[in-house]
Amino acid sequence: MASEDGRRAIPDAAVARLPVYHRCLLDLETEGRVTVSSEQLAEMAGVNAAKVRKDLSHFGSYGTRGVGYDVTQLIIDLRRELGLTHNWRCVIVGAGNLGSALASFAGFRERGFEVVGVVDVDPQRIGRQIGGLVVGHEDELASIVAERDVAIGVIAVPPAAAQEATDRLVECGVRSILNFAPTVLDASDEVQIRNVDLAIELQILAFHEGRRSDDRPADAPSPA
Amino acid sequence: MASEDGRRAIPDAAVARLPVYHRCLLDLETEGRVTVSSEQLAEMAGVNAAKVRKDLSHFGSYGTRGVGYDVTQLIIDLRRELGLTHNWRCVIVGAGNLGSALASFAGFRERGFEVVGVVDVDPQRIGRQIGGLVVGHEDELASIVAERDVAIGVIAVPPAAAQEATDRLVECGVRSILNFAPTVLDASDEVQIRNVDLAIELQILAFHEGRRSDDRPADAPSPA
DNA sequence: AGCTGTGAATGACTTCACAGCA
DNA sequence: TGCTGTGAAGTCATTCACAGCT
Repeated sequence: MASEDGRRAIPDAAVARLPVYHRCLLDLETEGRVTVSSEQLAEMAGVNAAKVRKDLSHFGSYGTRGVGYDVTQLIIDLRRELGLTHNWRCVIVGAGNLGSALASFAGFRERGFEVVGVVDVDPQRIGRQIGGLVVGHEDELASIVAERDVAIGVIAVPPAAAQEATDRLVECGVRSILNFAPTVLDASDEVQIRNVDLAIELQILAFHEGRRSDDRPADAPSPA
Repeated sequence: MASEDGRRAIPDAAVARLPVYHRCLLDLETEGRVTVSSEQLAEMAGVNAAKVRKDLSHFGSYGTRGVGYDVTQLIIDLRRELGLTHNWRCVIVGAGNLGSALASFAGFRERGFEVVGVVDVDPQRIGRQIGGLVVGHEDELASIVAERDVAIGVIAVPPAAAQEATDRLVECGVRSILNFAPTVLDASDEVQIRNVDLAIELQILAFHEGRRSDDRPADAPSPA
């Protein structure tokens, strides 16, 4: 996108892969591996070797020719590049099934993201304890964001409430939002929004699944 | 050039957007709208108008020049194209926080995906009721897939168990898998796998967030 | 006039292929 | 020798711009 000048620009497609490499490298480190070639890393990450090398070259990684990359050093570089040198604090808006699952999801904390607040509007949910946190009222959002230094907001409310949740987060100064509501959100260009629509992922699978059985007989599941 | 095989080929990038259009059209239909222009639909979907037109043209949609697309007809075409003319049955492997949330996630059923089974290996979880289903033992997978005509498997187990879960699903004949475990899965090319790594989504946000403050105070060390 | 459908132009990303270093 | 780093070539996707229908 319109990355301002200043630092080298890394293509979006490459950025999306860096976390995968990071994850693979952590596994390698656990196994005690000291170096890794682009080919080995590619195999683990499910991409090809040239892509790995180019992706890493975007931020001036230095492998050793004839040997490969130093696992520990590459982890350090990736951590710095991905901004994982400190924990990022997140707040979750919406304490339904999904919000609750996200709040207690161990995978976040392990990878440097700490959920420091969960809010909802439903009195039934406010006060309940989820993943070590007490669900707060949505009106507390501003104070939670300010006091706990929140950088990322996660939207896990029904679609009809998602835009309002976004507006509130933005008002509170949050500029990075992960949206799980199946709706397109409006916000200033300053605000980064990533959408994860779980049903869309299934629809994409269904699309391909449906295509391969053009020739298949009466095998398709019958209507519910 | 387009591969001149049996059916029309739709670019992957376009396929990923069709469900978004579908979702927007459902909203339009609810509002009682009869027609929609590519520009209006683009605005709702958060893309540009030329893209909408090209995407729809891939499967021979027919809008009316001077007027736009017939909302109801376009929904029908998209449903057919996306294979949403019947419900898809899904089984979830892993009944932890995430698996449980997915099993009771209303958004799936609304969009044509029915969760017909949830299994786990943990005796503590087996027998529990989640979203109207009783959690089964993982050994029941084969019978659930066969008897309930499951087409899609959802993996919501810890990374260390994900490959085994995949192998089991594939053995049972499942050829479309949605993987929430943060690990790259191995399977034959026949099997389609889509990965959703929630922590990666946050990492991508963090990357951009970290970039916009080059002049960050105490956090970013400046390496040579 | 208004808006779609689409070739052609542009841009982004991927892969190739090889020079050059350890 | 083995493997990285990278220009150049190739592939895929997006956007432009306009002919052509209603």
